[in-house]
Amino acid sequence: MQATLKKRETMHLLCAKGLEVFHAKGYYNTSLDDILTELSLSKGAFYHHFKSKEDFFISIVQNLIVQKVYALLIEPLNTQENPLPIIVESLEKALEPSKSNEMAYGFMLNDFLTEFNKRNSEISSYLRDVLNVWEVNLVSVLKRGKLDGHIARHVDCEGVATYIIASYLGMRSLLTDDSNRQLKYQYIQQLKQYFRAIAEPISVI
Amino acid sequence: MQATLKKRETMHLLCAKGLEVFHAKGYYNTSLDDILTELSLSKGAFYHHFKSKEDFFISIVQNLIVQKVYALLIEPLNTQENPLPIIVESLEKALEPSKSNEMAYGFMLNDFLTEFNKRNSEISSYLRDVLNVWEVNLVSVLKRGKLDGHIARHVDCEGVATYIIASYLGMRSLLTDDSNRQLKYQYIQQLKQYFRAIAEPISVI
DNA sequence: CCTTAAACCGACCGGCAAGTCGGTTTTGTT
DNA sequence: AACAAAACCGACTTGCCGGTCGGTTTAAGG
Repeated sequence: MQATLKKRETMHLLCAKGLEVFHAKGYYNTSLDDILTELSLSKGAFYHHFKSKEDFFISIVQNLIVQKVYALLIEPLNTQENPLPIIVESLEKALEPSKSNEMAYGFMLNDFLTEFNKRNSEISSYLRDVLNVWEVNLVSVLKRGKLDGHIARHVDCEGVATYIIASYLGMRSLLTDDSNRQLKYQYIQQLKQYFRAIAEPISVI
Repeated sequence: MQATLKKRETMHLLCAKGLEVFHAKGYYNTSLDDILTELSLSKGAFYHHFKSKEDFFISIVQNLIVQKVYALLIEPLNTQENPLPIIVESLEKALEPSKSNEMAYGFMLNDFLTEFNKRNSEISSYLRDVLNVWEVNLVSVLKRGKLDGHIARHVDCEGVATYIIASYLGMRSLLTDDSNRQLKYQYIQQLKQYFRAIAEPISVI
């Protein structure tokens, strides 16, 4: 049983460092050795645990990235309050740069999505799955908001969810790694503006 | 003088086909031979006209991509009407799939931007320049809209421009090549919704 | 200890793609 | 026609990187 623990430990080390480096430099621009030398591990160790670079990345998506999306973007939605401010808050937090000693991932779905879009349809579809989960959760929380009278009845919740996701992904491509406070501020302000248009009190045609 | 013409012609052939293939498969996933064999040209021809693959792509950005951004996203803004519907219309058109026999580029800034963001800062900055031009034009047309009474006075035009660009770039990552009518429709609808919030008549706090 | 299997090592292979370069063809000029 | 210069050819070099594989180390159980 200790053997299993060792295996898990090494695999987790590899995945964590892998995500870090892939995110920093891009998947195709990162060689396995880039990751392995940082961990003082060898090709042999790697291929003992993963059957290919692709398989490795899929592990990362399904373990680490899914987790992060849940933690940053989905679980915060689980309250009974007005959904709109909650969504704003979750996005604001997701755009935050590294907090204290934690990993500085921020969020990376858009980078990976674009990188794989025309290169590797299998990985692409795994990433899309993650987005879909987010979308489904957004839609359901918006619909609840409608029932609770926080959101106008005429609103198309699926459309709103799509628009939120699109603007968020787009922001991620505009932001370079040097956290640009100005851009973030503008984005959050306009998101609020947009939300005013779909909130209950305003019922223009 | 004919020599110059021949040179221009070949360079233009290369750039046009280059943009087509780079856009379809991604810059790093396209080898020069992919482009050259389609044109029945050789490495020699290529390196006679361009000093590197990178130099080649910068030419493409500065000639073709800039042109397209102007044609699709900037020139349509040059009217004296209410800017908001004009902007909607330009974005709608820019998301259109290939029209008749014309190149099916649609628009590709986001793909390239993300691809180069962490790989090649020089090309990145050229692409950002293009975005900036778009942004500047959006801002100025929005400000005019404010003066003309189409847009509420309290609106932050720079923020609106950023938000428009972000949501547009994000949409481009959500859309796969098979044109997804549903997504496009949702996007345009929500953009209109957002614009209602910044239009003059509605002056909530 | 001894055995055995999992974990790990690292030299090597094979394929790909950017860039080079000596040579050939095309084109324009006199 | 003769010549030069521009345009073009394509085999070759070079370096990178994913993946392989035979061998070595580590560690748990008997």
